[in-house]
Amino acid sequence: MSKKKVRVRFAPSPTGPLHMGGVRTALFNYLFAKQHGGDFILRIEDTDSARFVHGAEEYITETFNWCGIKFDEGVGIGGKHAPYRQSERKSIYLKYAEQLIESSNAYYAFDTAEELDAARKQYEEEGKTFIYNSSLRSRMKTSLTLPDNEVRQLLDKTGNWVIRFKMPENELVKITDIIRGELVVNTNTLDDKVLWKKADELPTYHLANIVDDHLMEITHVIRGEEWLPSLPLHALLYRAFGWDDTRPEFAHLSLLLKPDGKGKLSKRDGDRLGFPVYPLEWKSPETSEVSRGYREDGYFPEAFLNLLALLGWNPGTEQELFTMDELIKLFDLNRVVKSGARFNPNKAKWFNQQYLKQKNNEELAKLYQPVLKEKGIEKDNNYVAKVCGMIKERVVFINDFWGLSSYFFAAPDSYDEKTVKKYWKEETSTRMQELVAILQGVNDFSKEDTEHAVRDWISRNEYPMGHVMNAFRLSIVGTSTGPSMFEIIEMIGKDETINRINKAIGSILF
RNA sequence: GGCCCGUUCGUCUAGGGGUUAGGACGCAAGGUUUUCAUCCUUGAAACAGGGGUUCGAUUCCCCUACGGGCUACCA
Repeated sequence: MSKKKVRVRFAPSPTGPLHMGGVRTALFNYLFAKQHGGDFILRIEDTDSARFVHGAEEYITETFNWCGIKFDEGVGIGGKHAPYRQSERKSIYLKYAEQLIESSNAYYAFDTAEELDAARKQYEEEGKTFIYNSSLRSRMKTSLTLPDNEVRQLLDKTGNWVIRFKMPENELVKITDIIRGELVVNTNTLDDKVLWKKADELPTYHLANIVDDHLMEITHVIRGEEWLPSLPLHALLYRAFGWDDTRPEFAHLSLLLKPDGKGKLSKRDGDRLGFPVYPLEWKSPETSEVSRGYREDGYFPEAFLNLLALLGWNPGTEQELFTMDELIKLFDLNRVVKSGARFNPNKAKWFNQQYLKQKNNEELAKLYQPVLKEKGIEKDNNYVAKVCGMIKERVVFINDFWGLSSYFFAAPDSYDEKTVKKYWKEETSTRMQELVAILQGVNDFSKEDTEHAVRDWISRNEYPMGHVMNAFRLSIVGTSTGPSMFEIIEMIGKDETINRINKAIGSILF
C-alpha cells in the first residue's frame, strides 16, 4: 500500500430518507478515515433526476449533524475538488466516456428502450440469458456494427444514443476485497453497462462514480454489498482509463436484514414491528406519510451510532459500549463480518438505556425540562435533577420520564386498580390516618427522619410492612412502583405528603 | 433463470484442526428491595446437511440446502 493520505467518501443518492444501513456505511467510512488521519468526503450522486426526492439531501445533512459525524470535504462544506454534487459536475463526464471510445473500451449504442425490452423478453421466452456483451453486441445497433457515416448521422440526429462499456470477452477478472478476500469473475457473465446517456446529458452511476473517485483521489471505497456485483466492472473501468496504479481499495459491507422473516431491512418492518429504520423522522413529500426516526423516538445519537457500529463489526473483546474516540481507535475493516446482520430492536433499546444511565443527573434534567415545560410545570433544575437521579435506573428513553415521575410534580389523579385491590383493605384507611399523625409529628422531613419514624410505628404495632408501605405508596404515587417512599416524600414535602394521603383516604373506598 | 456473496445459541457475535464452543440482548429461576427497576447468582439455548482431507473437523476442500444481493439508458 502506498503512503498516500487516506481519503474515503460517502456518496448517497438523494432518492429518499437515508436508511440506518446508510448511516452505518457512513460511520464505517468515518471511523476508517479518522483512524488513519484521513479525509471524509460527502458526495451527492444525483445523476438520476427522475428519482430525485425533494428534501432528501437536507435530510442527509441533518442526519450527520445530529450524529456528530463531520465531513472534511463535500456538499455544504466545499473543498479542492468542488463541486461535490454530480449534477453540478455534468460537464466533466462526457470527455471521459469519449476517451474510452477512442481507446476502444466503449462504443455508441443506438438501440431504443423498446428494442431492448423486446430482445430481453424474447430471450426470456426462449429460456436464454440475455446479456448485452460480446455474445450479442454484434447483432445490436452500435458504432461497432454500423458504417461510420451512418454512425455519424445517428449521433447528430438522434438524441437518445448511449455510450456502453465494451466488456472484454472471456477474461477472468481478479480483484481483492478487504473484507471478502479475492474474487474471480468471468467477464462473459458481465454486460456492456451504459456509461453515458445522451437523452439527459448525464453519466450513469458507474462512470460518474469511478471518474469522481479518481478525481477526488479516493483511496478506499467502503460501500454496501449491493455493489459487489459491479466490482469487476469498476476494476475494468480503472484499467481502461489507465488508472490502475491509483485505484482505490474496496471493502463491501453486508446488508442489514429484517428482525424477522426474510429479506433486507425495510421501512415496512419499522412500521410493522414498531421501531425506526431511519435516523430522523421523515415525512414523504408526495404522500405526507410519516416514518419515525431514532432521534424522535428518543435515542441518543451516541447510542444510535454505538449500536450501528456493532452491527457487523466488533473489536474481538467483550466490550460493547464505546465512545467515538474508542471506536476510531479500535475500528478495523478486517474485523467486519461477511454475513448479513439481522437487526434486533430490543438490543437497540438496551444500548439507549446504557447511555441514559451513564448520563449525570444535570444532563438528564436539561433534557427533561422541555418535556415538563410542555406540561406547564416550572421546577428548578436542582429539583428536576434529583428526580432524574431517582428514576434513571428504570427508564430507556427521556420520553419515559414523565410516565414514571409525574407524581413528583403533581398528585396522582387516579389509583391503579390492581394495587388498590391488593393493598387497600378494610383497615387501611385507619392505618393511613395513623400514618398521617406519625408524619405530622416529624419536624425535619428528611428521608432519614421519616423512615425512622415510620418504621418505628410499623414495628411497634406489628403491622405487615408490605401492606402498609404499598398503601402509602399508592396514596402518594398512584401505583405500586418507584423509588424509596422516604426519598419521594422528602422531595414533595410534608404538606403535600399529608394532603395526598388524606386525599387517598377520601377517595379510595374499600 | 443466470451471476456473485454468505451460513456458530431465537438475535448480534467470539473462537478456531484436539475447547466444558465464550460474551451480549432477550427468556426462565433465585437473591437483594416496602414496590418496580437497577444490581448479583444460576439456568435453558448454537457450529445447516452430506461427502472428502486428517489420528482427529464445528474449524480446511467439494456438493447440496437455505438465506441475501445483483441481473435498468436506478443508485
